[in-house]
Amino acid sequence: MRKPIFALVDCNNFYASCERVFDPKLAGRPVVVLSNNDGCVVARSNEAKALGIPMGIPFFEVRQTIEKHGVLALSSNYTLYADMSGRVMETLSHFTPHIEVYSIDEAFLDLSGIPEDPSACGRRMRQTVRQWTGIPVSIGIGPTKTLAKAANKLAKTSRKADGVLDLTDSPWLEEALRRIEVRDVWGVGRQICKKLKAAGIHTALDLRGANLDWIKNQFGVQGVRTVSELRGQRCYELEENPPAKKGITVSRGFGRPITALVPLQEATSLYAARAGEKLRAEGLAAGVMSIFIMTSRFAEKSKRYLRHCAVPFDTATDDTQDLIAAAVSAVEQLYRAGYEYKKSGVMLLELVPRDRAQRGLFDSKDRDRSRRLMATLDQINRTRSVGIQWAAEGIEKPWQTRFTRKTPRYTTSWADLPQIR
DNA sequence: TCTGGGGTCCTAGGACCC
DNA sequence: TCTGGGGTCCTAGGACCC
Repeated sequence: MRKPIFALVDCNNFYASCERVFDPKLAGRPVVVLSNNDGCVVARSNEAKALGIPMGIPFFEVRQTIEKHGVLALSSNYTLYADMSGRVMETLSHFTPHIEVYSIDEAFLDLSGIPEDPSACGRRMRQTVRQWTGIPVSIGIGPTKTLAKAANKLAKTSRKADGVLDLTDSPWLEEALRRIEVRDVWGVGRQICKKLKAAGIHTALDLRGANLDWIKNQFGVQGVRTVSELRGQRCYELEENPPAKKGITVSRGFGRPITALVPLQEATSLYAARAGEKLRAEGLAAGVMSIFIMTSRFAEKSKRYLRHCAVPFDTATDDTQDLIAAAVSAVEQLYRAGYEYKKSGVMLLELVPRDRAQRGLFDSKDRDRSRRLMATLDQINRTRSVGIQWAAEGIEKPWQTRFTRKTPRYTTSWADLPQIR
């Protein structure tokens, strides 16, 4: 098999660029796009970046800067971004069928089957995407995905690269890696970065030269893969046919805290319907639905509250009515004490292919898993209902298994929890 | 007191990505 | 006052089976 040549095509400031396509007056002006409820900055034009507005910052923290410099702050429009993403991906597929859509604004391509020089091909892609969709992209090329990512990083910032950089067999590879901070390497996050820096590893080049045994010892196989990929040894392939999803979540924060049941039910109904759409689009059916309601993550401890409830389906379903009915009744069970709820959501779990579910083949393994999940939850509810003192982690555990990121570390003691009849 | 070994599955926690 | 949303993978250790 031919060695792949990976290209990473990444849309520049994607959401901000989408907005500009439809409102050319925004060109040259600093623009930021805000998250749900205009809570945080989730995209910035180059002009906004130059003003020092960080990614992900709460809007109220940069309001002054925004007003002072006349930054345009726009609410997000995900329907628009999804549509634009589709157009960009479609354009790229004219160059090669070997494409992995990696996120809403990124795709990996394998250029090895294209006779043209990869760099020249990259320039043509860049120009074509710009022409056909109005979206500016940067392209990094390399023998591994990690190196393509690294090349992309420099393609964005280097004037000389002008949006396209090929590091395959490049005499500049070392110099390029020297210029990339270790925290910008694909696979290096906050925690790993901290440890690397403590060990004197500051750049991608340092990381490439790190002792592999030490890396394995400190960071496990993922670390070894990252370093190997920096050395040009391929650990990740192009995934043209991504595996089926393992869970689907739809959740939103409310603009302001709510205390009534009806709006909670209205919101979760909508999420259930939306989750159903996603489910059908993936050709899946759900064996279990989990619903949660919670207070603000930032509330003081005594005012925090989080509960969730899992509902098993006899037969895995993708039917909107089933999903909504389950969500509405579950929320009612969860809604007990007069807390100020800030967020709710619906998760679909134990996903199986729709055709199998329709034939009633929700097999023993699926059933076993669902039963176990339910048993865990039952136990918690039993414990609560008889008023036995239970550890704070009791309620957290089933939650944490499903929400590993940004897990609310609620330390509510049992005494703080509302009574259950 | 001595008290196998290997395989699989699952959970909980910790990291990462966009 | 205001603080996004949605994913994946890896590992250690325990339960359980033969």
